[in-house]
Amino acid sequence: MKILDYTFYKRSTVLAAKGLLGKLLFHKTKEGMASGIIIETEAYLGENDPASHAARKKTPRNSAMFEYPGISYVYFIYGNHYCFNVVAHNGGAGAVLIRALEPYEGIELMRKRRAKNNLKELANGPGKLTQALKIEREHNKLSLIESNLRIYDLGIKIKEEEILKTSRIGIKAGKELPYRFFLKDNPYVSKK
DNA sequence: TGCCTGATCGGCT
DNA sequence: GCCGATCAGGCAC
Repeated sequence: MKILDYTFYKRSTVLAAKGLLGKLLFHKTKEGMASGIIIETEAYLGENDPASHAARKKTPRNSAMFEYPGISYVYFIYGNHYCFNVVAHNGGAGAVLIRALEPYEGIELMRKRRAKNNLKELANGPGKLTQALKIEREHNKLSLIESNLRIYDLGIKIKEEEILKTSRIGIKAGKELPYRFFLKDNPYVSKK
């Protein structure tokens, strides 16, 4: 089991979004560790993607998307929730939104944080998985290679035909772009 | 300085 | 299926 290195993130955002399926998102805190297998992602590109925070100018909020690949981009949304993204691009800007996890380790801790018992309800949505893994504002712009927030390669091989693609969820502009990717028949996807 | 809106969730009908 | 919670960033004035 090895940590993904910079070369994984320094390539097209769409390829990284597909490549992250089957990888393990891991977070260690004082409470303990928790992790889950990434089973649903969305790609958000730079200036030519109207749905992306990076479609406009660099600001304090979206600045992570313009920085070097392999760091986190965490933002607060709807007054209630955090969303976790992985910065991945080949120059310019871009990030991959992690939309759902299959719980792997630290399941009791996730149950406690989520106040839910059902395994399927622990991390089957972008706001849910940040709550389950305790990813918050302070975890913005962390190195996913050198911090306690990491992504591992478990050696799971995903075949092209196991990846389904649709338009992205919850956006207004850019609905025609097929940048949402998830694993076929996986019971932990956020929406059908 | 003020207003508007969002890459969501969960509870209620 | 619909709607309210809740707040900070971004932009208009």
